[in-house]
Amino acid sequence: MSALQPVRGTRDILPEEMRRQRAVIETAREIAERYGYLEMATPVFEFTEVFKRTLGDTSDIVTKEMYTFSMKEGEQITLRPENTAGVARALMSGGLSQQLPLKFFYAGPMFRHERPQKGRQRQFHQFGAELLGVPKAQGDIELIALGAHILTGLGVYENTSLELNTLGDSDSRTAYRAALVEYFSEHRADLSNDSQDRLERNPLRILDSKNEGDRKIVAGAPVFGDYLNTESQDFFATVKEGLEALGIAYNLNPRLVRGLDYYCHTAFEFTTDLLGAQSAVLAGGRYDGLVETMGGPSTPGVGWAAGIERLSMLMDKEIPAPRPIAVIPVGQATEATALTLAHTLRHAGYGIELGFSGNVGKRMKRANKLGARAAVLLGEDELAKQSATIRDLDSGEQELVSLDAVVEYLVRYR
RNA sequence: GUGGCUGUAGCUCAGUUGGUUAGAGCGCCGGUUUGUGGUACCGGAGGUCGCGGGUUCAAGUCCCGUUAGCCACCCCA
Repeated sequence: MSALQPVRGTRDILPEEMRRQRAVIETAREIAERYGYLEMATPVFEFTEVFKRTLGDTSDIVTKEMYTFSMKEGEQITLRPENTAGVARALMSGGLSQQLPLKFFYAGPMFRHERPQKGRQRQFHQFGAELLGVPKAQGDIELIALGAHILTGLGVYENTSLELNTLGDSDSRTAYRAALVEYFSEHRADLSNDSQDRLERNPLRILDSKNEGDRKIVAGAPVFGDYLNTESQDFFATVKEGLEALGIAYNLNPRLVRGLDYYCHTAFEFTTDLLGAQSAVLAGGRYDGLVETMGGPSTPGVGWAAGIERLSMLMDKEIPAPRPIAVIPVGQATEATALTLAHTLRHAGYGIELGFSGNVGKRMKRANKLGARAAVLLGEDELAKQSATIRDLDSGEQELVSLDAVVEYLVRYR
């Protein structure tokens, strides 16, 4: 371990990658606002209890992935591993439940102490959307449509597929879970160690096991469809019809389950096969029980979160840096004029690069390396005529322009 | 947390059966061109061979540990 290297699972986001991530966020932000969602932010850390109660004491995230700290006062706080719990907490803290329905979106860093691999870091960033106070399937449809729209806006929709499932309401889920536990308990000895563990903690997860032996047993397991009550079936049917009406294709995937306890009804995941094992890029579902679990008023909710790094990796295009205009003084005598000219141009809205040192050749080189669109050369000859030489760095053509006219002349390079 | 692969200049990599001053391309800096960039030519800087032990007359090359990355499991965005 060296103090000079970043902590495992973290990395610096340098300008090139930053531009991509910013493009992801800004595209998502713009589209979310079209759907009436408003941006908000919750703190990066919360009382540990917030996550423990909502994610469930047995989830992997709570049992082994949280960054938890003890404060001097004896309080336990945790860096957020996801943002839905924080939004739900904010709903109660701020008395916002008087204003339902509410549509929020957020973007920011999340922290999970997992083993890093491609598309998975310990500090990563999510963009998410939450719809609170809407119990109807129309909410689920809108949210999935929003997710699909953002993926389209990023140009990655074609590289993803939408996996869809229902977890039913709590009655259906309880009945199904009981049936699963009974079935798997009979085959307990033949299950993998992981799945024996799942049997205790989250039996639905066994359905999603990649272990071959497990899969054979899963093949004979009870099917959720048989345990869905009429209400749950109708709800799911409405979601599917809505997606079809919007032309959003989906694959029914009965093995798609959620690791987080508060999900019910719709569960969905936009996945890709371009990121190795970390295939989910935007995933979520309905969580009608969440707010109540936290001790708030019964409040239905639907939401999803997307991995910003994963989306950035999927977008293969380079985002070019903005092209500045270089202001270059030629000789000591013109530096003062260059400084004020740069100042004026910046206030007029131009991106100006004013070198700090070097002769004309060096400054031109630097301007070129930065991708400058044009260079404004200020020498004593020009100064005598109250003018500047403006060189187009793409064509190589240059022209003498009066200092009063520079702001207007440069409009062509906007 | 488990298993496998990898770690040589800023980047991508080459380094024969362990053997004298560790190489290339790109990038960087300088020069040809001290009022004009991109191309070309010339020159230069830059390496505790991830880190720590060990074996050996001798280790970038072999062994052990450790750390980081990657891949899979797990989990998930």
